[in-house]
Amino acid sequence: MGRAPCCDKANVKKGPWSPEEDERLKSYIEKHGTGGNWIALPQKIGLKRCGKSCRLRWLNYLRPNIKHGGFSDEEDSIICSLYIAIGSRWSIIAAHLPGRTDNDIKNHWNTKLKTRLLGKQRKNQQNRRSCNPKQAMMKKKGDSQSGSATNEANNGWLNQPAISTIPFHFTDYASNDHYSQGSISKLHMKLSDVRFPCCGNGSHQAQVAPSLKIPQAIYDETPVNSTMAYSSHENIVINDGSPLRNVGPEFFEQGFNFTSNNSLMKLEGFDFFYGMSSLINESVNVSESFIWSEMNSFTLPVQPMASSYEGTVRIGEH
DNA sequence: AACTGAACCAACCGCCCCGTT
DNA sequence: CAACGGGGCGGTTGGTTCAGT
Repeated sequence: MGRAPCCDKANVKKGPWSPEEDERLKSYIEKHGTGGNWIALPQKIGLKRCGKSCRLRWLNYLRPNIKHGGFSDEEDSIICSLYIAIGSRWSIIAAHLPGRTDNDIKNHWNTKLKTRLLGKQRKNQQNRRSCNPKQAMMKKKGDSQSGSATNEANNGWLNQPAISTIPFHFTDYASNDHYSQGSISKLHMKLSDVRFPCCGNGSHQAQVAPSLKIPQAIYDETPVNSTMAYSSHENIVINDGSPLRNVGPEFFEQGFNFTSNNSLMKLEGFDFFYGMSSLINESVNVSESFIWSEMNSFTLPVQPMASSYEGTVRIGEH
């Protein structure tokens, strides 16, 4: 037995909002607020809309200071790194991007970033690399107000230098099991269906999900400013000697390995970076299997948010 | 000019969480 | 403690636009 619908579906209008509806909803909320009850709101203002629909319209479109389109390179990077860190928790990702809505970010990810990050249809990308009329069109329409005025044919995110810095935010949710391991598992499951262009028949394929796990240690309460180094495959320690939790030998048995370079870690097993790396390393060919040692450095400086954590994970560095 | 497919995005659907009763 | 209901969220759909043929 399903739950009762939140509104009388037969008597609510669906589809695009008219300017009149927008104005009515906007002016009411600006004067009176939502009243804490979206379900009752449409009746109060005489809109034949579902309360949830009103909420969505307000949050995604009418709310002040909403930005649409024109994702900057920095925003793209934040979205990508957060997606890698926490998966498709769009509302959390949106919280890191002022003026952006989860829906907007989700659409942006699904239509642009995912394709790019996961290397989908790399062939298409290569075709478009020299000339991308669609993107040029979108830019004309104001879709891209991004700072990357250089190389219009390429997307700015791809134009990052070989040593690419992506801001990586860890907030309190990252130390919460619900948000870390759980979401990563979810991400993991999703990615298990993804074929990456660089590992189709490469030796790394066996390491791709479902064995992929991200070490809980990364999400644990690593003291601010501490750096991480490994001591052996049995333990990972912070440089102050405190053992990190939940990273045992089984982690390494699943195809993961850490090697040390003073305070830097080479993190193998992050196969899902292959798509990204293939985009960063322009020389990688679709048919080639990917070799970490040939990959340019990829640096993820962990920036503390609020009272958060900081560390550095450098991938592919020797 | 007409058709087709891709890209984009607004909006809906339905599940889950959590506060209230 | 269980049931209920609203809010929040992620997934998905459907309409629109435009480029390519």
